[in-house]
Amino acid sequence: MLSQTVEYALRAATYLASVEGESRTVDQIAAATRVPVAYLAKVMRPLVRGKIVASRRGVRGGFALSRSPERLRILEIVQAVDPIQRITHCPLGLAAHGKRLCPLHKRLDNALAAMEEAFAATTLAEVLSEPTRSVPLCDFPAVPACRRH
Amino acid sequence: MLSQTVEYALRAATYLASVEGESRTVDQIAAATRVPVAYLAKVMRPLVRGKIVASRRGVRGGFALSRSPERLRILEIVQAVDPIQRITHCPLGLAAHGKRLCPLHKRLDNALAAMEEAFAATTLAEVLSEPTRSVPLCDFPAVPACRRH
DNA sequence: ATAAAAGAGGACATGGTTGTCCGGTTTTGG
DNA sequence: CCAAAACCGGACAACCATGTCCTCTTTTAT
Repeated sequence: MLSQTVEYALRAATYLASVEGESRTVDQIAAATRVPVAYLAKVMRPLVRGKIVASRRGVRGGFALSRSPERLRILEIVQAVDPIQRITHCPLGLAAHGKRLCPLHKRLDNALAAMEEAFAATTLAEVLSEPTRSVPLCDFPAVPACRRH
Repeated sequence: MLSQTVEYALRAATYLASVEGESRTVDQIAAATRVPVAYLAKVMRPLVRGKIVASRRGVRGGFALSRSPERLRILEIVQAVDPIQRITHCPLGLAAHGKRLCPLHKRLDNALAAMEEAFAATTLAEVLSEPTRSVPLCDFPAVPACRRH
C-alpha cells in the first residue's frame, strides 16, 4: 500500500531530524535506519530535488535537513518521493461527464484525500517528540556521529 | 497508490450492483467497465473466494453479487482483492519495543486507517444512488443484457 | 597537487504487478 | 449424449518497483 521508497524516505528524514540539522552520510543514515545503502542513495535524490534535504559532496559531505523539523510535514516527504496521485478525472476516459468525477471515483479520491490529510497533519518534529515514551524509528542504538578526525 | 486490481474490482462490483443482482459474464462486465477481459477474469476470482460475488459455470453462467449493494461496503471489495496491510509492528524488526509501534509508524498506520475508514464508510448502494446526477462508472452506455435466447 | 571521501548517475539484476493465452472442467440446452 | 457456453487454473510475456554495482565528479585535508 505504501511503497518501500516512502518508508525509506521517511526513516531517513526522521533520522536526520533526530540529529538536529547535522549532516550525515548515506552510510550513516542507512546504518541507522536499516535501509539498503545503495537504494537509499537513490531515494535521497528526489528529497534533494524537492528541497527537503540539502546535500554536500566530497569529504565531510552528506545530507542534512534543509528546514527545521517543525516546518517539515510528512506529506512533503511523501510527495517528493512517491507522490500521491489524486484522481482528477474519470479513469474510464469518457469525455461525456466533462471534468466531473463519477461517484465511484469520487469515493476513491476521498480515500486518497483522507490519507493525504493524515500525512499533512504531522510534522517531523511531532514524530520526534511523541507524547509516548517510545523512541522514533524504534530504538535503534544511538548512531555515532562522524568518528573520524 | 491504489492498484489497478482494486480499481478493476470496484468497477466490476459497481457494475454488478447496477444490474440489481442479475448475473453477467466476464465478457459483459469487461465491456461495460473497460477492463481487459483476461485480466478481469483473474480479478474476479478473489471476489468469489471472498464471497463478494457468486459465480456459476457453464451455459448461462456468470457472476452476480452475493449480497445486496446496501450490505456491501467498498472496503470489503478492496480487502478481498488487495488487502490494506495495516502496520502492526515496527518494520525495523527490533524486538525492544515489544508490540508498541514507534511514533513514525504509528502515524503511517494512522494514514492507512484513515484510508480504510474512508472505504468502510461507503456501500455500493451509496455509490449507485449518489445525490449528484452523474451515472456511476461515468456514463458508459447501457450494456445490453443477455441477448441470446 | 594529490589522495581520499562522498554524492550523482547510469547500467544491470530481481521480483512483483499487470496482462495474455490456452487447455481443463462444469453446466445447460437440444 | 453432445456441443457450446462459461468459469477455473496455470504458464508465460511485459513492465515497473526494488535493489546492486560501478564509474564520474566534487570537495576537503594534507
